[in-house]
Amino acid sequence: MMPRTKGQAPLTREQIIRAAMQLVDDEGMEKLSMRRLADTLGVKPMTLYYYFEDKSALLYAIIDAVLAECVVASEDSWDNRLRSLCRSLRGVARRHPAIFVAAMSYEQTVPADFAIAEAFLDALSAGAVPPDKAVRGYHTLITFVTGFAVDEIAGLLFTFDGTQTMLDALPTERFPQLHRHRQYLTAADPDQEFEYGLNALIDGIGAERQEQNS
Amino acid sequence: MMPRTKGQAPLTREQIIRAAMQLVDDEGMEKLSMRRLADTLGVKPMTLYYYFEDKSALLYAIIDAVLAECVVASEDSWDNRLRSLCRSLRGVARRHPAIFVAAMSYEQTVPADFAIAEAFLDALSAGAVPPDKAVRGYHTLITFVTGFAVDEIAGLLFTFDGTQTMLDALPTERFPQLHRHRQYLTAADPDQEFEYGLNALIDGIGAERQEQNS
DNA sequence: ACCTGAACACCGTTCAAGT
DNA sequence: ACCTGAACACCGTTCAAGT
Repeated sequence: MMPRTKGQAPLTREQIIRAAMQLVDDEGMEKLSMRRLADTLGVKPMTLYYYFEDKSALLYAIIDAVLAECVVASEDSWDNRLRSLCRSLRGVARRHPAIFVAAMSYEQTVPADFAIAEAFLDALSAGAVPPDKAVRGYHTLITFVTGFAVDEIAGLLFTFDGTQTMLDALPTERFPQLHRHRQYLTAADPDQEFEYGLNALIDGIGAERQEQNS
Repeated sequence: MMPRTKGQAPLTREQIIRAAMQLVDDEGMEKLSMRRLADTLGVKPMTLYYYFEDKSALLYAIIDAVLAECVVASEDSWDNRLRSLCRSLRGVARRHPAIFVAAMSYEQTVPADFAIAEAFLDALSAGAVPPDKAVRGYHTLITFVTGFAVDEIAGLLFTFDGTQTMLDALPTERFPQLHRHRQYLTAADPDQEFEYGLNALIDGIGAERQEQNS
């Protein structure tokens, strides 16, 4: 927007990434263009190419930055660490839904993906879960969290505003079950369901871990 | 590609949707443009606007068509119907990964989303699962399937080709757990894990349903 | 080291028009 | 009813250049 004044400190990759995150959070992924982004930074489009190879390199950096917001606690019991890790990841998805789904569709694995997997395995190891079961536990939990987050974003849990009117508008003959279940669908509290599911899965993992300390 | 010859039958929405699905499956979502799509149909770009309001209306139709590939069996036991429904949905995601993730990031709910939810609730009702537990069962299963499918596509399960070399390339000091678990990570069979998780969840639902027939 | 202008090959879409 | 050309406001990116 504002043109940069003369003796200003040079741009940094971090500034660009932050501005891009802001832009996508506010206006959606399809509004992210090199030209618009440059404009919000008070710079000409080509300047961005000094910091990033191309648009996909910028996207890579944005995705990594967002996933890196997932906080990895390490000062708690193994099961509480898993809980906070999962809640933190869901929080990331809620704060940056557009970037989160982009991360899920992104072909490459970003460094933060490894950091998250490492944190899961670390907590599971701290709980003396043997390696094969730890891998399965990681799969179970990451599937649950990303599925829940994605379904929330996509509206598949029918917990968004306006679900009631949307369900009421459906033809009863074609969707008798949705009609019959509509009060339970709209009554569902996503936070509560998340905690419920999370605890059930962690209990399951706890039940099958070896009880002896490693 | 080929220009349309004179007395040809007019285009249909279905033809356009099929061509668009093909294009996205082959070349990815970012290669879908009205101009390229028109070209593959031997028609000028503006012709498409006779059939679809704009690009997002076309995308809506593509997403609905893909999700509608999810087959809804109705001639089996309630639990087998749930199994086949979940497998079918995962199959859709594997056949059309780019469109599937687009569906998960699409703001609107498409008709096929309702059809799938209806099918889940119908099978659960057939199993005499009471309405509140049926809604929770639907949430649990849809979360599992979409999470699993998305994680497979995003590579978060580390079951894709080249995982071994990718893990070996990671610095051991920063990722000791990934290093320690690498053989179990790469040995995991996604089909088997999907079936395992699916059965566990359906067993759980079966255990809490009321045994009496409604 | 950091930033830019001009140019090229794209893109979605409006509007008025052709058959 | 079905399809189009011309035009407009965009877009990513290359390349050569400015300080």
